[in-house]
Parts: sequence; structure tokens; C-alpha cells
Amino acid sequence: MNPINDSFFQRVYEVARLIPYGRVTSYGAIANYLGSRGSARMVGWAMNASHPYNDVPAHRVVNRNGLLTGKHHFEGSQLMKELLESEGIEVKDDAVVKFKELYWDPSIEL
DNA sequence: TACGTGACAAGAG
DNA sequence: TCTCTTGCCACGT
Repeated sequence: MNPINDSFFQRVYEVARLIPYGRVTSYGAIANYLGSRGSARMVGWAMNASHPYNDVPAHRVVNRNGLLTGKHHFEGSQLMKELLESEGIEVKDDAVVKFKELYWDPSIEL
């Protein structure tokens, strides 16, 4: 990984940027990739602080059930859904359809 | 300086 | 199978 980013947050953003178009991942997957499963909550916190970063696709990060738990942190509760659908990802009832198929695990793919 | 909060996850009962 | 409890770490008050 890039050593230019030292802080935990920066590393979270780094991984988030690597999420392929049309794919999704979970907070835990990112936390696990960074070395600590228990830091999943930190990933969520990092996403909360990622608003200023336009190149961080926070909408591709959902919880382990594929639920869009963070949609309320977007400008509109529909924005996250629309962003995902614009990438060809089906969203129903605030959850990613075919989540298992679209799931992207950095610790495996990288 | 210390305590509570938060977009989570996994194990145990 | 479902619900409850614990772990983990940075940030704001």
C-alpha cells in the first residue's frame, strides 16, 4: 500500500478508492484489510468524515448485510441509492440486491 | 484530561 | 435462527 497515507482514516479512504465500479464492500472488510476487525466502527466514522473527499465512493460501502445504513449521511436519503443504481447496482428496501455477487473484499482482491 | 458517541461485526447464549 | 454483549479506536464536547 501507499505509505504516503499514515493515519487510519487515510488508509480507509485509500481502500475505498480502490473499490471497482459497480461493486460494493463492507465496513468490516475494509477494517479487516487494515488489520483490525474491531475497527469496523472506525471505518464508518471515517466515511462520516469523507464527505469533503469527492474521490471516496462512500456509497459503495455498506454494512455486512448489504444495507445502506449510511444513506442518511448523504445529502438526500435517495442520493446513495441513486449513485449505486447509476452504476448498475440494484437497490431495494435500502439493501443491495445480489450483495453476495457484487461483494468486493480488499483482503482477497488486492 | 476524561467520557460518551458512532455509517459495524462476530461470538455466545 | 434470533437477540444480546463485547471489542475497537478516533473525534467532539
